[in-house]
Amino acid sequence: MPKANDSQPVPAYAHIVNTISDRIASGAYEAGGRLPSESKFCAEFGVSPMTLRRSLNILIARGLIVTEKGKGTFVRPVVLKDSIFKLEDLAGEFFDESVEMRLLEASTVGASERVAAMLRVPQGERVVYLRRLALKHKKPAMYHVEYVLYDPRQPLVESQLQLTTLDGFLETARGRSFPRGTITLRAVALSAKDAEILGEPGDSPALCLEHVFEDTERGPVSWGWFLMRADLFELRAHLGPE
Amino acid sequence: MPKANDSQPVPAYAHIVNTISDRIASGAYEAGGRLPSESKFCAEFGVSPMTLRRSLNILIARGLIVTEKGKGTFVRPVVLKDSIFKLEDLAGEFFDESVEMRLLEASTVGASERVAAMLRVPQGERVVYLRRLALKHKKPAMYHVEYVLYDPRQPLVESQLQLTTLDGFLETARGRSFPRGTITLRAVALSAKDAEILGEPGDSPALCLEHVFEDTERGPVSWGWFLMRADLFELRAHLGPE
DNA sequence: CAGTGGTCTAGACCACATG
DNA sequence: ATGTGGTCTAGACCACTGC
Repeated sequence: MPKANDSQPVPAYAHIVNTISDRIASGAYEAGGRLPSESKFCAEFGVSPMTLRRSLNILIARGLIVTEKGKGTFVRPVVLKDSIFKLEDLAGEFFDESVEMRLLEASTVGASERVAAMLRVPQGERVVYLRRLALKHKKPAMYHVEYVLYDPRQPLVESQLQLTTLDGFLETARGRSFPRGTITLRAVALSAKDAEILGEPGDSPALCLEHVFEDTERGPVSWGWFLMRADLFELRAHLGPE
Repeated sequence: MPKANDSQPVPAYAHIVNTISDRIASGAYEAGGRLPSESKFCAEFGVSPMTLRRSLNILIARGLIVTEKGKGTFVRPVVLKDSIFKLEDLAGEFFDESVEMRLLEASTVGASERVAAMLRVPQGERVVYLRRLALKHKKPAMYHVEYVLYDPRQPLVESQLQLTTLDGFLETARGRSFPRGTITLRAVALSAKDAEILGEPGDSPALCLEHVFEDTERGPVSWGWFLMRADLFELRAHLGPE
């Protein structure tokens, strides 16, 4: 009855999120301070409790506010450990037209002790072995090594090779998708061999992104890592509103 | 009318999230496959559309499902670039009783060209200079350097020194909280000087966590970085349900 | 057209905190 | 007892898709 909903491209809950977020950013609501109660907000924005609550839940998820039952809602002070690094951001900055993907090797090898342990297969078992190099402006930037479970019934290698096209290099990392994975990020010094491939001096620092993908019941299906030149890759996080 | 709500510690929307999440994890809903419609779900779980929607929104935020207007809801295949690294996890693993914090230096210095640029003050301006060392099991593990805007009116140094107590080292990183910050994570090779402080050979790899905190109107207020031994620090992300 | 996702209401009820 | 956060309903309306 109140009024026809104006088919806004921006839904009410999103508008409220933006408004409150801006107020926190501008200092209108001070850090640690108390916000108006939910009923006050409902009155101000002219929405029902459900809609207002939805907005608050989003702000809570973003870490901008905290709520305490019976007491009120407060601006949550920003804290260093809140930092969140998204691999997507890194990939987004890196991948553009200047990037070329090169397949260095695609073969099957007998699993070494280490590989056998990671993929949970008997030592010496045949596994797919892949090595790729990403060049940016014609210069080596990222080196990728991967071991994949070998299944003679399926054209695994085939789906792997498609990834040379850069589409979905970091995007799917598998032709088929898997339900689980564990990713580890660390700093390393490049071995002489790896340094040569990347055109860097030996012992140069690099970011290492190790990945293990698992099937629902079979366990580990793929193990590999990306070596990224330290001067080209960094992860960035932003704290606070906006 | 339907029935008394059984004061469950687990709200209905959370239970639905868990249930659907488990089904995806177990493969009951296949990757990329279509889920039952919202009305079917409402019938199955005996909740209203709003509640069911809330659950779906959470699953969307977690990246487990995607929705397409007019078509349906689908299991979202897991993708490498979805990886999210939380500094909180790293801090949680590292900080325990075996960690000791040591203040190496707290003084004021004239801002170098670099420092002046980062804090946007005239070169030579007095700024607070802090150096700290975190030891784990009596061995150096993390080295922290920080420059802070010097405000004679406020006991900035005082609030800094409190951080030696480890409580809120990564936790608040500031005595007072600031609304904004930018954090950058990269791999570096330790300089001879830094390597000595950390008890490592020169050129050893390390994770560098650089941070800039900003006030609402003043701009940058603090600039610094953590150097973390590569053998002690790594960030881990998990893909998929659970 | 019917089915699907997506937003929203105007209440209701509960648990907790404060005086 | 009052005010706070927190969950939920039973509908409604809209936009989009596909037949």
